[in-house]
Amino acid sequence: MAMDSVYKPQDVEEKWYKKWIERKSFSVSIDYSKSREKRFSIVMPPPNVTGSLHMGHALNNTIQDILIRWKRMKGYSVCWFPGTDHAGIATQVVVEKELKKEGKTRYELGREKFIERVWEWKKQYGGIIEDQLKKLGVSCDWDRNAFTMDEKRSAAVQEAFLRLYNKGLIYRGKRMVNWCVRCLTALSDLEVEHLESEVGTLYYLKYPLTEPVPFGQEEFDPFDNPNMNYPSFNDPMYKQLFNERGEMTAVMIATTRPETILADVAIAVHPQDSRYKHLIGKEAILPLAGRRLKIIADEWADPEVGTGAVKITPAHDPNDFEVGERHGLEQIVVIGLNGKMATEYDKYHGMDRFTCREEILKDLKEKGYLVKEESWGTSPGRCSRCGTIIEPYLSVQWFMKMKELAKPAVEAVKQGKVKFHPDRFSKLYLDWMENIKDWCISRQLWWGHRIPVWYCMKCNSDLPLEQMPGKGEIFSGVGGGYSAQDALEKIDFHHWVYSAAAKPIIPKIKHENGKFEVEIPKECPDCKGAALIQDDDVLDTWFSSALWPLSTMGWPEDTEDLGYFYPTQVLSTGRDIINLWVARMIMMGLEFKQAPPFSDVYIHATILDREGKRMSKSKGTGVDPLDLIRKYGADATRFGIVLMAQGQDVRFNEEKIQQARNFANKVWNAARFVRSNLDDDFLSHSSGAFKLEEQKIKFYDIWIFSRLFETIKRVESLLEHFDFPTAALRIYDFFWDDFCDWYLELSKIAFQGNDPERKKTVQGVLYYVLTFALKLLHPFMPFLTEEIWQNFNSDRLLIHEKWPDPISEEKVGSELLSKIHEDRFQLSLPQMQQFVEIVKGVRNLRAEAGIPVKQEAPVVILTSQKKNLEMMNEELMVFTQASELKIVSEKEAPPKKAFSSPYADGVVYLPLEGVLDLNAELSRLQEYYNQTNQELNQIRSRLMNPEFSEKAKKEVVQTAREKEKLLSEKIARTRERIASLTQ
RNA sequence: GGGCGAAUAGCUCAGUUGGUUAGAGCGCCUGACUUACAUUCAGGAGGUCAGAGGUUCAAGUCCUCUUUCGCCCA
Repeated sequence: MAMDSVYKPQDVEEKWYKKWIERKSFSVSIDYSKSREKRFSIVMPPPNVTGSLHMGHALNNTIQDILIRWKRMKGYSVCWFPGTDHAGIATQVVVEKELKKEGKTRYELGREKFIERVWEWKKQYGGIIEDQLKKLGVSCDWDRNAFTMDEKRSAAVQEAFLRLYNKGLIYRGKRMVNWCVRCLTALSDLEVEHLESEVGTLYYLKYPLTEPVPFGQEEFDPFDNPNMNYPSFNDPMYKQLFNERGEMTAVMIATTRPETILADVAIAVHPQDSRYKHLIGKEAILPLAGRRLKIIADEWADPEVGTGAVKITPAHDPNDFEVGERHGLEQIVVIGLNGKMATEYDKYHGMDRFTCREEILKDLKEKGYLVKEESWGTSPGRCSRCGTIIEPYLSVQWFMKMKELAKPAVEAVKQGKVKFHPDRFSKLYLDWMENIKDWCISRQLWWGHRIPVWYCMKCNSDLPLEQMPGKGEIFSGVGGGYSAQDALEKIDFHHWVYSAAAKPIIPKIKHENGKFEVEIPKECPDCKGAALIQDDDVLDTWFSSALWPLSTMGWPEDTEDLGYFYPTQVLSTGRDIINLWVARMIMMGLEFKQAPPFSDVYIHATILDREGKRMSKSKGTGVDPLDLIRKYGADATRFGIVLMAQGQDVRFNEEKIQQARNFANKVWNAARFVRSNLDDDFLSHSSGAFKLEEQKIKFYDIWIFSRLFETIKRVESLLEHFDFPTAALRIYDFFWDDFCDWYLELSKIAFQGNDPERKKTVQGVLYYVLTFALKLLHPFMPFLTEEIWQNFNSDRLLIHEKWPDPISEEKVGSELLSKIHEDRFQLSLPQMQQFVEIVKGVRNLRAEAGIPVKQEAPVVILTSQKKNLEMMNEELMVFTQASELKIVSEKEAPPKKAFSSPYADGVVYLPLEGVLDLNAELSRLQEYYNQTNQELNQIRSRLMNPEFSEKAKKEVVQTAREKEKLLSEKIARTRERIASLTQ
């Protein structure tokens, strides 16, 4: 059996993934003998079915896989539920683009055909991201793979919708929503992004009053009111609002959206604003349109913003909408669903909303209504999918009442039933939950879960046509070759659905044998007519995502999975969807299963690009994890990503992946070394406990065991606290620094020696430590470790091995290990420390003295620990490349002409009479002396401070005392050295 | 406007509840192809811990303010 000198991930990764699948390594059979505490499940945040693997996925799924593989090895009954999300808008857009290439639109195809087409697309391309995840090595249970639009998940959505509706938690109403004029659908508040620091313009417009209005006599002087905390009319521009008699002839408002003036119905001023009190109840004339506007008092008008007077456009602004409701104002719609003006004013009709803005400004300017333009920081809402500026739109939509649902979900977090890691994210969650607003759940899309509600065409046929200008534009403007007849039908249809008064017919849910079925209504309960039509809208994709932990396990059916695995333990995700997804899952879990769906939420780091910006596909700043896998292997990609994912925002640096690749190679080669030094005879007996000859044990054997056990404990505790980067680093440091740099090198002495018993012992240690390190590393680097494992235990798979448990190993792994905590062995640790110090000291001196690497040189060690060092004579000889090694008591005279370096228990010397540059060595010693002396002074002044010994902890004072002693010894030795050289 | 987070070596980042001389990887300098590994080994240089003030025997760590940057909410 030969191992290549370089690890080639490409040769082994696919092989092992296949093998794991073949052996059903990822599947779990439900085992009721395992207690709840020994079950561990995770639901994978379902990636978007149109998506491809990005860095966030790679990190998140690596983290989940680490947890899953770790718990699996620890003997838990584990299940990781995978799946994908149907991504309403995104998927629809992809397929529409495909159609466009064929010169078609979805309207020509019709809803049914279009949905067929989406399913075809899904069949062909929907599995891409799953294949990519497999390349990463994820060990999720593919037999339980779910898709938010498949049959079972659809059943869950319908069930949930109807139950919530029947409970009064879902309702239909005419409200102001965020409308994307490009996607042609309503969006929830969370799907709207506000970019900061966009520069807009605030336009000051003059609206003439129908008649001049005088100020009351004892009322305030509008031009001089220094006590007010808002601007008076001091600004000369206000002069034009008054006539020569000092009466007001016009009022000025400020707006960022002049195109909506056509929909103005009022002007609002603050009831306490003395600049405007006298105008309340009067009327103004809307420029360009000539309509009369009432001037009303409402606290929404902020005296400090703009002019303090604000135009009210209830149909095009959420705040104005509320003002309108309060004052019973008319709602005039002037912008269509497609963002084009839909107004009775022919001049502007059909114009794009932003073109219209310019046009209206031009006209206002011409007629003298535009007084001033001011640069104004705005942050318009943008569609999080396409970036188009959102149009607040008045329409009939479906909403979920959130306050009641949020209550127990808030409690769950407050009571610690759900914990966020890091904890500060619970604040983010609570802030949002405590100020939660109703959730708009309907979307005007075709791809998604169609709302399971019907209407009777007959009963609703005489409803007045809703005022929905622009409706036609959806079909004529966007739809292209849509026939007029079809369009009319569609518009009529929308008339049903958009009408708030239309009476929904709610299907019954059949509950039989733990199964749930929705009974589609056949006739209208009122008129018994059969002309029913289903609601045209679909549900927000996040509605089905909110049910994910339930639906993946088969809810609403009363499945075995649900009973066994619900609730899950950990949810790992990015912080951007805490409210969008995590919060909603908690609410749904509590509503339908009376338990939050998970107990711990781990929020992983966000990986940014090199400049510290969010990675963006369109800007080309994204890093494709698949490229990394191709270049460095999946293990290095996983390990590297985990290593860099410290903190909450991390800039991507490929060097970390390289570091991980190098580490993989290191592990590979260490294993190669160990394997080549084990004979087949050893391996054939290796599966049981191995015997270590106590009299053949050396201090560094004990040391490496001790380091190994310490590392295992530490890694375990770090994983429990979700500190994946540090856990990875611990394994890295142990393997590279302790095991390879020291133990492996020391073990070579035995292999070059001629003590067969010692050799056997070292083989045992190497085998033991390496295989345990492989187990420890397996969750992080599954492919590499499995491949190496086969060279030692070809009959078993590492993925199924038991996770190392230091405590039980110390008891049963080998007789000797049970004794390593005994005093005589505990001495091994300081011994190793001395050894390392001396070796480093000599190596440093050799480099300073410029001794060529291959040349041996004599070494003298003056020490207080003579006995200890004599025990390691051989190892010291090899590691310090000593031609001759003298270990002498510190009381004896040091060599005269020699380089020297003090260490904790003595001084090491390189006696190099001929070679020694006296002056160089003197200045080196002097520098060392100064440095040490400075340290000593610091320590002393601290110790001399009475407050220190009084107030500081005893241990701290104690260590300071010891330190002082050590330093003064070093100083004394150094002084002696200097003296001896200058004699 | 409100909230959260970050600022430590040339670069990317660690640094527990305050307590020895602030660490790692990469990069840089010196030397070595030493039969596990040049994806390596040995040695080295490099830091007023963003700035100011405060608390304390003791501050990179706690508090206040300032500057710069990132994110979230409205």
